[in-house]
Amino acid sequence: MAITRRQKEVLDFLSGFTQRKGYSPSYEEIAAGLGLNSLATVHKHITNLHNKGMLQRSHNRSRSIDVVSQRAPKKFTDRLPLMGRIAAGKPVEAIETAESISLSEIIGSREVFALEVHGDSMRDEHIVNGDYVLVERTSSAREGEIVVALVDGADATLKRFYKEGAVVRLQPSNSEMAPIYAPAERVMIQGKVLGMLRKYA
Amino acid sequence: MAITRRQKEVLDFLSGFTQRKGYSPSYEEIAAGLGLNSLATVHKHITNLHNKGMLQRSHNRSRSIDVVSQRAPKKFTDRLPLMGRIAAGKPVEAIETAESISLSEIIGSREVFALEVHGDSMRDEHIVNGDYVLVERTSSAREGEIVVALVDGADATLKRFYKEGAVVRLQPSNSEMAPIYAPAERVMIQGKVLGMLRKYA
DNA sequence: AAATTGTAGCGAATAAAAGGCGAACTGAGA
DNA sequence: TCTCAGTTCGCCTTTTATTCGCTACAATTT
Repeated sequence: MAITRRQKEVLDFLSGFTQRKGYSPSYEEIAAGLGLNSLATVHKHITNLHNKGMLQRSHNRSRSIDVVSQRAPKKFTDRLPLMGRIAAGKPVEAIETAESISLSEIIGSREVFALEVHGDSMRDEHIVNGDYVLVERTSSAREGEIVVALVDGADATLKRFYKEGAVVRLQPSNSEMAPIYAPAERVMIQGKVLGMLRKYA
Repeated sequence: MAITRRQKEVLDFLSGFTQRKGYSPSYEEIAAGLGLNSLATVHKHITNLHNKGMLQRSHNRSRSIDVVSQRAPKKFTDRLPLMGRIAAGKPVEAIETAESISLSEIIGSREVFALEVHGDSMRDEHIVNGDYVLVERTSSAREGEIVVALVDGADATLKRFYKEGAVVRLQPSNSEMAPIYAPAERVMIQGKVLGMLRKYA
């Protein structure tokens, strides 16, 4: 982002030319189109725009400029178009993009932070090593919610929360692990899980 | 963290100008727009607004102002502080929040859309019914990547992609399901999975 | 009431990008 | 190999941002 006036003119010329002619302009054509007398100036503009990620090009290749995102009033940094369900029986292009999804949908107006999950104690919950859980900072939880909890100020752990009279049961979602039972006053809830984010390499 | 009346006027001018022209104003243009006679005053406003987190800018860079959240009473829409790893042995408050995570980290500058996962064909991959996969629109994939693929223009499915000579193997991540083998020309790749998002009720 | 702090404003001096030039060099394709 | 579009270089001008010292006012704190 952060384009200057002149750079926008260059960009507009590039996309206009490519649109009309079907191929990108040579540096000489760009110079002519912008009223410049030196190809070095054109080159500098192209380099600057490339550094800002506004276009692609190949080294020493003729007419290899490819404007990348010029006319995209919608920035898909946060909100993603929801194209439908997988296995819907149609190519995804065919599906109208009426809906969308975003992090703010999960977060709302709550105070949320992320934690990287370490270990496999939530494997049965399909939360695995390296995933990020999105946690609302709160000190209370309801029956069955996944919480970040401390027992006696020791390790913070990710467990399902159940209240059984005066004691609290913290249930790992891994059948090989045993639940933790503790009196409510020794259990400190730090937050509850609203969502999960995974990043593939 | 409240904005003053004058600061709001500055902010409104900035986003209006950027919206109309496609690039951000210079300090001189801002001064003219607000009836100021000194660029120092403009600079002070910009600095104050930057300190309040209302805009981004680059040092000494022309027209690099980027209004960040103008109409968003919500706290964190995109970027979340990463508080550390779960089971780190400390209360999460104690951990410094040097890092952060966001959707844009996964997306980058690619064209990405979301698909709601239906069914359990990716269960072994810990992607389950109701999850959202974040898909980059692309027509090629590399060995082992999770792709959205169509065979003979039929149902779009989520599978791992393997190339075995002239044929393609589409491997479901569910041990109960059989892989699909098909000649490469009958397989159309619609995108590859960059990440996954889950929302708890 | 006095001192402090933060916002708002001015003009001038300084420094750094951005924009521009011509000339010489380089590499991909014919 | 020859050509020409693209690249690199040194140098210049213009535009733009930054910093400094100063005044004034309003809201808080002491």
